[in-house]
Amino acid sequence: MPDDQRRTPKQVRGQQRVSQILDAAALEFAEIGIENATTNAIAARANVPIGSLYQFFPHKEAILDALVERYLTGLRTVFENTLSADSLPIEVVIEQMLTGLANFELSHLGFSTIFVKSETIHAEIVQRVEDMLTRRYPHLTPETRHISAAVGVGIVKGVLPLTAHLPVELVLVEIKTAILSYLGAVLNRH
Amino acid sequence: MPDDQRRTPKQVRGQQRVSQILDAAALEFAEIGIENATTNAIAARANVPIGSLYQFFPHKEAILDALVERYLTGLRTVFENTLSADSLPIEVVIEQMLTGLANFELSHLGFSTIFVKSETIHAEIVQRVEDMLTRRYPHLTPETRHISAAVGVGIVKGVLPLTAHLPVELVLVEIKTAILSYLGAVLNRH
Amino acid sequence: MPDDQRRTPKQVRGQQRVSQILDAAALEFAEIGIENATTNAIAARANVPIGSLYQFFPHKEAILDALVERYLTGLRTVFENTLSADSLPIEVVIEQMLTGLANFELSHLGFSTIFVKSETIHAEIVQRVEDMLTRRYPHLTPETRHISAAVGVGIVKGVLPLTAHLPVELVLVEIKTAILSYLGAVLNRH
Amino acid sequence: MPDDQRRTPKQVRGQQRVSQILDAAALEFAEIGIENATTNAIAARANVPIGSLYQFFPHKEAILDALVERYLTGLRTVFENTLSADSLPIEVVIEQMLTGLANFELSHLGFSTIFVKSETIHAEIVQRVEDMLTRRYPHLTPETRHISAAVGVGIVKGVLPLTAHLPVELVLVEIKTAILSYLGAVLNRH
DNA sequence: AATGAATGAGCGTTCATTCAT
DNA sequence: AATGAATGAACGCTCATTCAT
Repeated sequence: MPDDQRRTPKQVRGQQRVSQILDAAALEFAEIGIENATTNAIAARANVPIGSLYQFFPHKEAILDALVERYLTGLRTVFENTLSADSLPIEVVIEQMLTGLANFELSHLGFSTIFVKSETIHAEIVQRVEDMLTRRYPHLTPETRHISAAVGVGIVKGVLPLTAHLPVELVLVEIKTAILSYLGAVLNRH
Repeated sequence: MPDDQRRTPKQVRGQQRVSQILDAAALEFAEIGIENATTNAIAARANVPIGSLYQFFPHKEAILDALVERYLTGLRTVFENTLSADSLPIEVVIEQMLTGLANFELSHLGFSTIFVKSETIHAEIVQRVEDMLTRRYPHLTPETRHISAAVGVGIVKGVLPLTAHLPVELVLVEIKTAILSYLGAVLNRH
Repeated sequence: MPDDQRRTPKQVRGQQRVSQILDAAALEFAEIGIENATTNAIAARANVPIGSLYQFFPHKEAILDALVERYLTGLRTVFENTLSADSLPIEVVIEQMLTGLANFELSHLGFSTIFVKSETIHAEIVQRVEDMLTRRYPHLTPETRHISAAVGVGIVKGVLPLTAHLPVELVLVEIKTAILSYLGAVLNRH
Repeated sequence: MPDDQRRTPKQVRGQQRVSQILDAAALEFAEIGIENATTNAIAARANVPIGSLYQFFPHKEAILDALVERYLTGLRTVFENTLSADSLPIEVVIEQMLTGLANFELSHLGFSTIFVKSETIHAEIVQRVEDMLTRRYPHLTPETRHISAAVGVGIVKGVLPLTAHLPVELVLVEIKTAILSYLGAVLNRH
């Protein structure tokens, strides 16, 4: 359909460019660090003139923010597909969520670098996990649920980088073990 | 030997200056981040001319390396005083080591900022913990011991930053809970 | 002629757009300064696409030139209505011209900003005043008439900015006083 | 004296560089306008690396401020040598001050460009003239003295640029004529 | 003719590092 | 050995202008 080809509207072009820039930024951040990445290098990597980059992002930090936002959007789908399954055993839910995160990294190269540094992503995940705990363990105090969720997310953030030296599957098993045993200890304690 | 006496003060001066620079760098890194810290600001904070700083450190990264080295030296004492107590129950050892780390931060302000980012410190601690596990649980495979140690250190690194929002004592208790329950699960598994 | 009718609206559109751009530019220049004004901001303020702006004006400076030209056209009416009244006393003519200029600013917001900076406007006004002096004081040398006219215009340009801190009416009275007393001195001298 | 040559202290070097930069900036401002002048061009013109320029001036505006300050310092000498001579006739004082200003431009190329644009210089000169008027014409109201001083300075600022097309001496005579006749009219009025 | 997304040279500024003293 | 003024490559960002649609 020639119509389809011509249609390619400006908005789509714009979104494509934003996407290119974000992809390039994620890789650049992951490779040389967020602070060391330069807007010029990101633009070059994205094959986008620096002026165009600044048409979409007012400043460097906005690129990071947009990347976080993009990840958050994707992550929400992961959460909804996993954490909400209140009828499944907790081990299964945790496992599925971790698998979801692992797949997310595969389809969003560079994600884990930002995940480990973003307070926003951290807070969002903690909140989701807290909600899940609230539904499953209503007898726990809100404080306990909050800290348990925060510790769980902390474990993921701390252990995930081991994938740099160890097989992903192995690391995921250990994270699952760590989280479930920690949760068991918490439930035991209260 | 008058010669020796004359030279010694200079060496002492030099060591003092290195120490001042490292102290200043640690605080600067902790306050504004490693990437944002400038060598000029570190020198100024240390009350040392920038030229002198470059007599001791060939470039900025060398300051970070020296800081890591210094922390490593201090940490080894902590390890020796805690991890080597093979006759004490594992829970006590873990607790003492965590307490040792917490005290280390108090006497070495800025330590945790570098701890969380240094691969070298990470590797050293993993090794020490591995050794401890080897002595205590010789039936575990080397691989299991290695990954368990790495996960344990990962848990500390991931959960420790919660101290930004939660009381240190509380966070330490959770880290201890997480590590011990994880270790229990691992031992149970094998 | 249908053709003519069809074309006319376009020309009218074009003129309207030029006018909008010029209005917007005058305000922008006055508000943030000629150098700080951007063509994109002028176009946006004029509600005209930037591409259209560049159809009418080859570059930024051309906008300023056109603005000057427009002011010149308007000013000529002021001159004709005031400076040509050779039968009226000089004081009345000067007063009327200054009042004419003041009203011109009111109906052409931003005029004075350009007036003070434009060599072209300066030259035109000097010429008109010179002509007036030639008719009134033919015994003066052309050199004297030229410099007197130039000084008169200089006084207006130098004193007018005082309106930023003082009431317009007061400033106008002082300009009139200064010009008339200066002219008196010149006539006295020759 | 070799001693003298070696002495050349850092402070002197620094002052020399500041001076070079200021000289270069004044010429650059005069030639292409304050807004069009770039810090890199100023540094190049001053034969000073851009980094050095920024060691003395935190930002571009500071260069302008320093230039204004430097002019103000020089101008104060002019004022003290001229405006304070209360026993001399006003015409002589005005003439001497204008001559002083003219000489100042000759020894400070680029001065008039900044003079015409600096609110600070304007305010300082107005104040000095006001003080002079206060001593000479105590019966005038403060308001009258203020506006008369402001108009006088305005006349200088408006007429001085005529030197671009006319001989300096001629212009100075006209400024003097304009100011004195204006002052006469004011005194007559009150 | 009309549009506005696209472009990139060039700006102001920083800071790791050097080297004359 | 000690100093700190000097250096300039490189950064984040702007905006006059173009040109594909």
